[in-house]
Amino acid sequence: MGIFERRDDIFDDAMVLDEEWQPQEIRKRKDELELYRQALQPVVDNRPLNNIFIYGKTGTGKSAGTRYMLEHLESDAMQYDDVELSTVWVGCENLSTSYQVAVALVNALRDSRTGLLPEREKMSATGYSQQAVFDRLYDDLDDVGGTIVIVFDEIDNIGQSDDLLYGLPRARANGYLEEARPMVIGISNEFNFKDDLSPKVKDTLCEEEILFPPYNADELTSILEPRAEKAFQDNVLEGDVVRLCSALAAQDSGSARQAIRLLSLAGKTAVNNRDEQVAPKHVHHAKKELAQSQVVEGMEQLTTQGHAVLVTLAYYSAKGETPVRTRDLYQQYRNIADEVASNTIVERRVRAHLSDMSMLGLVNTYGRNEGMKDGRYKEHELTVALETVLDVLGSKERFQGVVERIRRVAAKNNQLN
DNA sequence: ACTCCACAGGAATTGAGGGGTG
DNA sequence: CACCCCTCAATTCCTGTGGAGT
Repeated sequence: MGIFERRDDIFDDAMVLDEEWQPQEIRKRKDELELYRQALQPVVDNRPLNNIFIYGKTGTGKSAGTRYMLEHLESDAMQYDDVELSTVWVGCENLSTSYQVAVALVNALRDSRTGLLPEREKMSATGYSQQAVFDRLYDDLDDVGGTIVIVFDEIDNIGQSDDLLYGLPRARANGYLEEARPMVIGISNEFNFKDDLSPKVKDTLCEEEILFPPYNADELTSILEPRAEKAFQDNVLEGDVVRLCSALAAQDSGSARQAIRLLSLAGKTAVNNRDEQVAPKHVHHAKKELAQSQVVEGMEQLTTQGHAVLVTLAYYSAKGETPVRTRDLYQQYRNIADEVASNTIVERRVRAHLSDMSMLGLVNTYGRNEGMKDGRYKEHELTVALETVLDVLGSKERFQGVVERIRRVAAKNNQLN
């Protein structure tokens, strides 16, 4: 018997479950897309452009819908000689300021004109003054000329740093642009992002607003079904697997992305188990695994000091003294950080880390108040299994020692399972 | 109704670390 | 090389606050 053996594949075309895959048709978003079409109409009519603001939670079809509309817009606009149209897409997922977005936009414009790549020739993300970046951006836009539809995906990452959103729509009126007519489409996951913007930006960016609501279970099912059909061989999906994925995703987030991931991962799980059919148990397994991997990812992204705070909390958890008061946690943190990090941070900063981790869903925080006796304070505990935290942190060299000791403490107190 | 505990968390500032131009 | 730019964790300083005790 070899190590490898041929397996019958239950997948047919697994690509359709891939993150990258673009459906031909956007399902269940008829009304939203009609509004979108109306908002884009002025491009074809060569009339004054309105900026568009799209919002809705992740996986509600905002990006897919936008891609779809732009594709059609581009091909349909070709019919008219007097419509000169280009589109640029800027994903802002790792960009936290207007400055960075402007640089990314400059690079995206270059990419779209000269073809992809040369990392060397890209504008670097720091070093210039903001004005220098904007000047270059306006120059490049003018070089392209015509109507330029600029999409900022996940624009809410920039927070209140909205200089670009202020400047871009006004650039023409202010004489920075001669040839180009820019139009901005902002896509946001945050409903309240709008409120963070300064009022003058708000009413220019949000001339047209379209809301993409979460999908319900039925809608998810009808999105999933055609994909499931293509992705898997016939009769591989047991019973209501698709419905189950839809229901779980609808319950949680109403996100099509989540539903698709569930189905995809359930399929892979079945393959790994050498099962011939994808069953509900595979879906449930997939759900756990997805949740877990999100948590792990969140933990990985923390800084060293964040890890130090987390490991301190893990220590209390191992002792079974788990909702810990910030004050006590901080005392212990100082001992631990002294050992694993080159310095210790101030209490205020530890509170900030705890609050970040609470946002990430790694930590639960309860507010308590005992009046004149003990005042107002907070208590914290892990939301994640202690096991998981120790596994992730234990893989970092500098934490190995502490994690080992915490494991022993936990064993003594029976806190691991 | 008022007091007063013991923090929570906002705002402004700093400094190291990425990088730029000439 | 001298001098300037943006970013982000960390620090400093501070005002805000919910309810037990009076």
